[in-house]
This record gives sequence, structure tokens and C-alpha cells, in this order.
Amino acid sequence: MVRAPFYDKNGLKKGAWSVEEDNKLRSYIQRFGHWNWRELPKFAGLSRCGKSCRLRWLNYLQPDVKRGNYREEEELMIIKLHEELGNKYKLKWSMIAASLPGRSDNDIKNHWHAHLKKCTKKNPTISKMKMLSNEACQHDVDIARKTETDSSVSSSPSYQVQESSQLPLEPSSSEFSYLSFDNAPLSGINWTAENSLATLETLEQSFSDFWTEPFVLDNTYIQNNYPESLANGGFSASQSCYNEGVDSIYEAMQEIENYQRINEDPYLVN
DNA sequence: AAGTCTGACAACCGCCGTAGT
DNA sequence: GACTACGGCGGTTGTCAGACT
Repeated sequence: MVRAPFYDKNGLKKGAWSVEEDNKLRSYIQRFGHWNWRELPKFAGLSRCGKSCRLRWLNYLQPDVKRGNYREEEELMIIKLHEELGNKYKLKWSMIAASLPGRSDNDIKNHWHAHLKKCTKKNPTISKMKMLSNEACQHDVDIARKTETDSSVSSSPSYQVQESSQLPLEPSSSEFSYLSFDNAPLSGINWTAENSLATLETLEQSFSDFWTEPFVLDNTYIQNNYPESLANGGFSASQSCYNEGVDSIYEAMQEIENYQRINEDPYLVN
């Protein structure tokens, strides 16, 4: 089903991911977040490029990611949104993904090319699509169209979105509570099929804000589980990782690894 | 049973936008 | 303003399993 693993000329592994690699990546991101995709594989002990890690995390390993088994309403939503966003918006698949909690843009895109594209070609005037277009979504589409001529429309707080690509919000253990997305523009937003679409301009605004938000670490986990010197020095509390030099992070990582070896940290994944 | 075709999907690649220097 | 590095997106490819002949 997938490419057989192989190594390119730079020594980077390509192709299908092994269970061990998945575990390494998942474990690393749940503990430290993805502060820098390019550097991440080095620290996580993976012979992969950053892009590959990012893709694997977003499309497969991220908590709550749903795969396959598309419900009818989800498919209708995809068709509908694709119709509306298709040629207008750059972040088409991401925006569609935002309307389907748990679905990744890549997964939706694949589903579109594999199933839905043919359906819409065979039957471009599906009655249910019509119904959606004319009733459930009309309000939002109108707003979106209005936005094209009136950029001053403010985003409505009543629309609620779950960002598909955000980091684990609810790690299975409270020990992973170091990730803070309280300030993420999309958090707390509930984006459902029932109330159809949030306004497109709201989405776009949310996205633009979201991607520019620095990744913020909370040191709860580190302070509770690691020596004070690491908690205070290695990863400072609520400090943007963008401000951290790679070297200092690497030093902290080494200290952490030493600590793990000494204390047989249960979270250490080999 | 063997060969071919098709569907499904994980993963890669290239391009572009943005931020930092 | 120019350049560079990085993150992210959309399009495409590669491969396998099952269906079909």
C-alpha cells in the first residue's frame, strides 16, 4: 500500500513508517512539542526529514485523528465546501479540514480524489448537495460573498472551530499538560456540520492568526518531573520556543537524557 | 489458477508565503 | 530591499489488496 522504506543519498529514510518510528515521533512531540520541524527528527532520534515528520504527525499520529469511514454528511460537506472554495481560496483543503473535526487535509484530499471527484462528475447535481447549498449553507455563503466586497466584516465569536492540525490538547496523561493553546485563535470554537459553515472570512482570519501564534510551552510537566535546573534553564516557563536557541535546547535535551538514564524515566522511549 | 485492472491511501515533491537577518 | 530558512499546502506518485477476466 505504501512505499517500501529506503534511504536517500543524504542518509534520510523515506517510505513507510515503522511502529518504532511512530512511537519515537509521538513520544517526542507529546513531550516537547514541534518547536522546529527541521531539527525535530535529530532530537527525536529519527532518520527522517522534518517535512516527513510533520506530515506523519498531522495525518496519522496526532490524537483524535479519524481515518476512513466517511459519513454521508461529511462527504456532502466536503463536496459542498470544495464547490464553494475550489477556485477562490488558497487554503482550500485546510479550510475544509477545519469543518470536519478529526480529519486531516491530506486525508480529505485523498478521499476527494479517490471517491468524491468521480461522484460529482457523474452526478453534478446531487439533490442533497442542492439542499445543502440552498438551505443549510446559504447563510454562510452569503456572508463569504459579502466579505469579498467588504473586508471590514468582523469575525463572529459564535462560530466554533476545532483546528485539525493543532497539537494534542488533551494528552491522555495530565503529565503532558505543558502544552498550552488557550490563546490559539481557534481553540474553544465548535465547528459542526449541523450549523454548517463558519464564515469563510472568520476561518481565514483564524488561520492567519493561528499560524503566526508562537508555540508556547508551559513548564508544568518539566517542573514536576525534572530537576529544577532543567525546568528553569532548559525550557523556561511559558516562554516562546522561538526565543530558544537550538544549542541551548540541545544542551537541555542532553541533560534530560542523562537524567532519564540515571532515573530510568518511564517516558523514555528507545 | 494466473494475469490484469482498479481502488485506496500513505507518502513524496515542488512551490509559495512568511519571518528573520 | 534582498536573501535565506522554514513551514505549510496542493498535486502527484508508488504500492498493495481485492476485484475482475
